This record gives sequence, structure tokens and C-alpha cells, in this order.
Amino acid sequence: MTENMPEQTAENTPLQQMVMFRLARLHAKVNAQSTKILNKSAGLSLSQWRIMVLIETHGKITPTKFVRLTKFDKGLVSRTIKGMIKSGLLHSESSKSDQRSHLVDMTEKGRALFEKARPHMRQRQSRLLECMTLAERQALFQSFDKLELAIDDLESLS
Amino acid sequence: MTENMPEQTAENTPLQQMVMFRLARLHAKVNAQSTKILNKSAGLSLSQWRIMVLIETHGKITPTKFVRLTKFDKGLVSRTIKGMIKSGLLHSESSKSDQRSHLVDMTEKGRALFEKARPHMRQRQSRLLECMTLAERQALFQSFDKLELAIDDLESLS
DNA sequence: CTTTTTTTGTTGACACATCAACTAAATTTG
DNA sequence: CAAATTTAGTTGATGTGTCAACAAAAAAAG
Repeated sequence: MTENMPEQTAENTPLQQMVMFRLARLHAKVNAQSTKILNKSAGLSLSQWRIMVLIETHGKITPTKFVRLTKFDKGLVSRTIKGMIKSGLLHSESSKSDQRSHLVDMTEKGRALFEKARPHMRQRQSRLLECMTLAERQALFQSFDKLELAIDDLESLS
Repeated sequence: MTENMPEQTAENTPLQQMVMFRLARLHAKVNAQSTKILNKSAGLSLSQWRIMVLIETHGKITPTKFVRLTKFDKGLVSRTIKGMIKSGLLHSESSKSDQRSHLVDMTEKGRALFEKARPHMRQRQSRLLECMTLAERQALFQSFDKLELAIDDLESLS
């Protein structure tokens, strides 16, 4: 009935909460689709994928370095890596300079799954980027930067 | 040490995954801050707040209508409302035309807490919007629209 | 060198999110 | 109107994300 009516848009809502709402919804959609693609193409979870992507671009890495780069929760990272080692996707070599720390890298099995999922993830990523012009993409990333800064600023004075 | 170095930016990463990563990080930050503000100012959770905001702008509402408007999970909505009724923030009046359905509205207690949290949430919202120009805000929402559409399109042909 | 502080990583508890199975009322269909 | 389908809402199982407490190694301070 009221199917295609714009019941909640930037226009009819008192700006109120729009950033938060829209961000949450978009994030949920992107995540759900990522999860589906990863699971279908390689049986990977989103957390596993994220760790693999960072290993791919930065080489073998310590959990703490991963946390610093991504700001993801260190508990979640620890557990995900532990699981991936158990299932043979990663192997860890303990650092000689620091007995607490360990460098983590993909195994052949892990890399094989990564390569299996990658084209699908790349294609999705391309589609997401292609729906905007270059200028729009740059503006989007710039807005992300500004928003993160604004949040950090507010955080610091509270 | 490598504290303020842009270790992971749009420039030095092969575009790869940036939309997803940035979106996830921003969402996490916004959410964490919202949760903190709501909890500190009124002891509300984010889910509770979302329901209250929609009641405020749309008047008394059924769970299903809320789900259609926000795309939030209906299980989560059901449980959140149940909890809010139990703690006296909402009351429900059963619809006479449909015995399954019930209209939900804020109680005085609920509204009082809502009003207590609102100025803090508004101020934060303002700060988030003020960090961008009008044109940038419009571009941001437009990009959100485009991205959601792109995801839906991909979804439909799979 | 020994005490204190910081850093690395793990773990437990818990809130939030997602998915699917389910009940019951309403609606559609033949 | 009876059977089949759709819709509203609840519930359980499970996965993900967040927070804080913790142990052990390393670094800094005395």
C-alpha cells in the first residue's frame, strides 16, 4: 500500500539522527552482503577476511599491529586469529625479540581461500565504487575523515 | 612512534576494501559514542533510543511499521519493545482491527528519559553535521543512497 | 639490579545483531 | 465458507562486537 512512498527521508525528518540512522543501515547492508559473498565463495567470515586483507597488503603482522591499523577490538582479533590457526588458515611464528608477540601469516590453505574469495569481493567493491563518480568518491572519503575527526574531537572534550 | 603516520589511507591501499573498512570503522565510532551519551544522560540503550526517535517523529507505531521504516531486525525490535514495556518506558494498546498487532507509544516516564537524552544527542548530531558544508552533507546522503541502491541491485541479480 | 610501569595478548561476561522456526490472526482463493 | 497463503509478532540458536580483568614479558625508573 504505502510501498514506494518516501516515508523517511532527509527531507521530511528534522535532520535529527539521519547521519546515525543512514550510516547504521548502510553498514548493515554492506556487512550482510560481504558475509554472504565470503561465506558462499570461500566459507570465510568477515573478521577472517579482514585479517587476510591486511596480511596481503602489509605482509606478516602481529595482532597488535593489526589492531593499531584497523582499530578493531583486540579481543575479537585475538579470538579470530586463534580460530584461524586452529583451522589451518594462518600460522604464527613467535618473535625472537619479544616473547609475548607473534607474527602471523597466511598458510597455503589460507591463501588459497583468500584467492578464491578475492575476485568476488573485488567485483562487489568495483560495483560500489562505480556507482559514484571519482569526485563523489573523493568527497565521500573526505566526509568519512571529517566525521571521524569530529567524533574524536567531541570525545576528547568530555 | 608511528603514531600520526597515515599508515592506511585511500592513497596507499589498492582501493581494495576501503569502502567497507572505512564504513565499518566510522559506524563503530558513531555507535560507541551514541551508546556512551545515551547511557550517561538517560540510561538508555541505542535500540531503545531508535524506537523512541521513531515514535517521536511518527507518533504511536506498530513494531512492523518500525521494521519497514528502519529495516532493523524484527526479532531485535520485538525484544527491545518487550523490555521497554516491562521497564515502563513504553505502553502498548492492542489494535482493534487486528488482534495480532499492537500500537506502541511512550509513557510519561519514557518521554521524560527521551527528553533528557535528546539535547545531548542533538548537540552531537549538530557537531557531526557542522563539520561539513551543506553541499558536502547533501553529497554524503546522495552517496549513501547510491551505495544502498548498488547493493540492492547486486543482491537482486544473485 | 630490583621495583614499577607499560605493552602484548588472552579470556570471560555481556550486549547487540542475524537467521530461521514457530504461533496465531488475517486475508486470499477456489 | 473451508483451505491455502500471507502477515504480525515471538522465541531460540548462534554469531559478532565491546568492555574490562588478567598474566606474562618487556621497558623504564629508581
